[in-house]
Amino acid sequence: MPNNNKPTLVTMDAVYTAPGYLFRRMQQIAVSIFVEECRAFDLTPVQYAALIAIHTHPGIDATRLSAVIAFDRSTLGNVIERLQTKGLIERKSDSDDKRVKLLTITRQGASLLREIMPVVDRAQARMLQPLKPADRKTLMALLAQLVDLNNEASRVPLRAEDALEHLGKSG
Amino acid sequence: MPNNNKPTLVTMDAVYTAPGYLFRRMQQIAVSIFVEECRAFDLTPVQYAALIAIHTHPGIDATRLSAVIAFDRSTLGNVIERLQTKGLIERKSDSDDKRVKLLTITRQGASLLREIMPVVDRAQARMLQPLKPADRKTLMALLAQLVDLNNEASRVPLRAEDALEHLGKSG
DNA sequence: GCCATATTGTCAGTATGCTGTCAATCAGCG
DNA sequence: CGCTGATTGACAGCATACTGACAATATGGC
Repeated sequence: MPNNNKPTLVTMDAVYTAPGYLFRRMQQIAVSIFVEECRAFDLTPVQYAALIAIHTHPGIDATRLSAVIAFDRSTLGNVIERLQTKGLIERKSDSDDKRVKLLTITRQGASLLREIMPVVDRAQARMLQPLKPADRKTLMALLAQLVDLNNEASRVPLRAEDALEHLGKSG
Repeated sequence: MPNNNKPTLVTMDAVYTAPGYLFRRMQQIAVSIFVEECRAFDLTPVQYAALIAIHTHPGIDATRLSAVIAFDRSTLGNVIERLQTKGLIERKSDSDDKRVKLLTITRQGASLLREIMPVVDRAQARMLQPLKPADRKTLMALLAQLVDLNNEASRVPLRAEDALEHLGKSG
């Protein structure tokens, strides 16, 4: 918490100890580790999450995909386009609704997913590795809790359930 | 930690429970809260950190600034330009070294800083508010520890000491 | 003083992220 | 059926971020 009882004395603690700054730093570090570990696959963290979600929810549309992984819809358009260009997913508008474009993973995408998942797991483990095992669990538990409780504070709150329900694929 | 003992069963847990995903979500939420609280000041989290650092290290150059707040040098160029356009900082190349451009905060910048700091503190507090006070401390302590231990993993490691030393302003 | 090397700021290119807008389309209501 | 309002995908514009490159400049060894 920044020390604010002396407004005229501004130190870098106002930055270094701020939660927001630590969240940003950690995000930068996490992305850096992810990209380094997965360099051979040329897949970013966002693309990975989208690919997993499309694999898990075949025939999902972009709007619902954005709710399932809590990414902005505007951003997601470009991500989808890149995944499509790489041949990892397909976009078909065979629905009754002529607006939506349904997303499915290709064989190539599923194959890449199988290969990259253990590598991603290694990257995820590396992010927490400097901490003692008990501290890793504590940190992840508190962070998961905080993210969940703050869910509505972001522009695109996570709506994990929506996808399956609206597609009528049993609850 | 993702459950990887069944490669053929891919669930969204591979995303939702991944540290990297939680770090990203938390960052999005933190920025969202910051921007919302500080809307009246038209200042982003990055611009705020840069402004604090320039205020704390008058006459710092862009490269050392990037080390002090651990932001990418390329990115920082645009940030500096925006702060300058807003009249919050000044850039002068009065050094012996014709390459460097020294940064100083303007009266207007210092004034804005005084006004925004308590608002930023409120935003920072709001990010952690859903947690119990004890849990907030635990989370911040572990995160600060993890960021510090992972410092070298990012492209621009934090070098908090560099600035003062290289400017010859006592150790 | 000269030259190999390093540093500084800048830029182009790519990839998230957000805000706001838009046309096309759909759904519901009268 | 026709109008209103909501939804969908797309886009423009701005702001981080990173990679890699570049010219100008500085520094060290000789």
